[in-house]
Amino acid sequence: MPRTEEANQRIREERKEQVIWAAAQVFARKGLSDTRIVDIAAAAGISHGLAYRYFPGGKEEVFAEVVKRAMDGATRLAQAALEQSGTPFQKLRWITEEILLGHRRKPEYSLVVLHALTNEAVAAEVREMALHQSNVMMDVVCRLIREGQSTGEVVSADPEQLALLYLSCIQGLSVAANFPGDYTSSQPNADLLLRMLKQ
Amino acid sequence: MPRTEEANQRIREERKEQVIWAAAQVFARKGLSDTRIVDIAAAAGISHGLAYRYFPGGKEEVFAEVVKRAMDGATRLAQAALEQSGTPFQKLRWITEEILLGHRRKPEYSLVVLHALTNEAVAAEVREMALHQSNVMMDVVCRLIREGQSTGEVVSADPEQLALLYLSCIQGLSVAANFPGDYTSSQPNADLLLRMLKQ
Amino acid sequence: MPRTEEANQRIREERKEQVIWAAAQVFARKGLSDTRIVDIAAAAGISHGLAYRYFPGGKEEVFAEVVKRAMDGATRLAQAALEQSGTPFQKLRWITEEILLGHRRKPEYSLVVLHALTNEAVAAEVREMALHQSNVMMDVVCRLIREGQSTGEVVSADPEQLALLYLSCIQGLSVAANFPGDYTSSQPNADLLLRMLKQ
Amino acid sequence: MPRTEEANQRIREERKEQVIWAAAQVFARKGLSDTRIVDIAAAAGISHGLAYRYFPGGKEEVFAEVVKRAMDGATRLAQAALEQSGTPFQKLRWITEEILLGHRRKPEYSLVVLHALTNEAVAAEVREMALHQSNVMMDVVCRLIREGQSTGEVVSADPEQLALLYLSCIQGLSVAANFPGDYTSSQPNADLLLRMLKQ
DNA sequence: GATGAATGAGGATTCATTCAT
DNA sequence: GATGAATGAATCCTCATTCAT
Repeated sequence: MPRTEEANQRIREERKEQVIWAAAQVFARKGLSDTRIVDIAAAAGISHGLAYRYFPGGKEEVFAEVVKRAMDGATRLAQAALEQSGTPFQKLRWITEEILLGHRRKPEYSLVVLHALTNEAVAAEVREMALHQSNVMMDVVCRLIREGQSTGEVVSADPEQLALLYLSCIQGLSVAANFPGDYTSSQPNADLLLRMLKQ
Repeated sequence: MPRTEEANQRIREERKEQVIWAAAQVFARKGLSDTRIVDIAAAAGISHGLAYRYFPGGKEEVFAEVVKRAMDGATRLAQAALEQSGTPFQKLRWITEEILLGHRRKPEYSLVVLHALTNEAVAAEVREMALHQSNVMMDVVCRLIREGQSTGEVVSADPEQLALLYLSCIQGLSVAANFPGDYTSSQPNADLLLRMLKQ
Repeated sequence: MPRTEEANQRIREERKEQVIWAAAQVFARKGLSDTRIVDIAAAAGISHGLAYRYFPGGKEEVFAEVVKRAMDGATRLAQAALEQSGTPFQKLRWITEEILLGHRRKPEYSLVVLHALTNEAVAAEVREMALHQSNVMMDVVCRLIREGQSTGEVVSADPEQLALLYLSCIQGLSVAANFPGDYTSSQPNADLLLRMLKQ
Repeated sequence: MPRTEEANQRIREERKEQVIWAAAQVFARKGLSDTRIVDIAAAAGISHGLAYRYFPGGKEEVFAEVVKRAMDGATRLAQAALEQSGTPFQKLRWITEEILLGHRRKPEYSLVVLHALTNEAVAAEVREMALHQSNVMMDVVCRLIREGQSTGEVVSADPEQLALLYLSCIQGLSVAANFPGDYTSSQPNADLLLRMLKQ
């Protein structure tokens, strides 16, 4: 007797998530082109043939899914930041801590997004997605900076430049978090990061 | 009369530099694995067969040379910063401006180094080189921060964390400089960057 | 009460016939190698897993069955032609009309046999079968031609060459029937075909 | 010192022809799908990697070239037939003999065209080409039949049906010529073939 | 019996590398 | 030195076949 439709459906969903998560790890370490489909499959504990059943588009499709996950997370985070109670600066603190926490929990995502942004081999639409994520974060940070400036909490300077500075820092730290060198054992905390914005 | 041995040698060296420089551009856009040896040869205006005469190790060797160039530049810069006259903070300002200038002049280098740091496919020795470069910069910035703290110019905080923050920011900005998005048209200037260190 | 063994057997046989017939259609369009087992299963409305229960030998076995069906038909036809009443030429007319009718009813069979004859990838034993079918038809036609020559109905010429000519024509027409081009809308009738044999 | 441009050009042209001709043989025996690119390469005496240099489109491109060759030959033949001196029937005799001669000299071509016509896996444009070739032959034969009917040399019947009959016969004979069975050792001559058209 | 998830062998394709010219 | 023809290793991808449910 064959499995029920629901059982199959569930198996498929679980496998897909399993593959995406495994792939994120591999992509973070090797990038898109140096990741072979068998690497992903092995990391997910399945055969490469099966990987194609779930992702007919091959590793490109898996990569796109990983970037999508990262984007969804960023969008959710941006939304949640705006809905926090408190002053603009308190919201900035909140989002900063969430991001640093996220880096510690899933350090892979930021590297994959960085890959998506900087590698020409990535499909244009995927790069667009990653770019969109960046812009969403920029929008929110920029807006909170502006609001913070009107309450006097944030230093007076071009908000866009401040936001770029802040997010560049975040991104740079995520790289450092993934590849600990001699100095990167202790990550700066949110307060130190926020000094660059504070009045 | 045949060319002297030295003349031949010089011509050869010039040609190699030309190939390295052309390769840096390609590596920055495509990364190591997506760059084919014919891409480099085409960018340098030579046949791929000839590329092997100059670089028997193939594109890995060229890549290593590019990273080496970047490392040499960083080392020179670090050395020069220490030899500047003025207060520690003035030295930090000088090195900051030099770095930002360098990003504008050769934006490729920082991307290639980032590649070397974040991609497992890069030969260990090359990654070591890139890591060493990072550490050299860290050493200098850390030292200047410590000196600045004793003169009261630099904020009191863990010097290593401050240095990591500062250099992460620099790295993040270099990525943004290479891939201009909606907000990245105007790069922050040195003063804005240095606020995060200032007392 | 469980079904009787015979009933089960009968159901099974019917199912097999259904699969064979569905497969014939697919084979005719795609040939052996381009037909995937799932294509056959889908055309027959079953899962590909089940196809293996009916035909453990996979698509090769199904293909062989299709050729066998065609061969049986040809053999029956050849036998029936000899048993017709009338002159040799009347028998030739009868078999011609039966063949043309067969092409109209099951145009797939002739294409599958053609495939079996002309493709090296077909198992030798299957090709033998197809070859045997051709020879059976040749035997009968040749014999009827010889008889017709002795009654003066058929033109005097090498009977084997005449038969080859005649059957080649039949085969060519069956191809044309399957792939109608600009000119193939109206198929020649038996009389036109038989002119090549007539005195 | 590198080869001259012309030398390279010549090598390339020779190799391409060599590959096309070798491929025709293999395609005739195995069809498109069962022919692996290494089969073609091996038949041509080169590596499969080199085959891709000459035909980046892989075996499909080679197949298309073979069909093109066949089509060009047919078109040339059709043209030449019309330019022959003599009565319409004499022209028909001339083209018949040329075709039979062609079958003997390059029996592969007609099988490849048959493959192109009957296999769905063949690219639509290639099938169009093969279809076009068929139509060109049909046009010429049809025209000569009509002219022959007005001179009284050709039997009165639907010219298109007669042409279809005649060309089907030709095609069927070409198959028989490639796969000699018990009866196919001696091919019918042109006169026997032309009886089906004669008054 | 019936299904479709799972595996892996086989064939397609690319590209680093060598080498004749 | 300089070129690009030639090779084959490595990877991608499909699909025949098996088997747990």
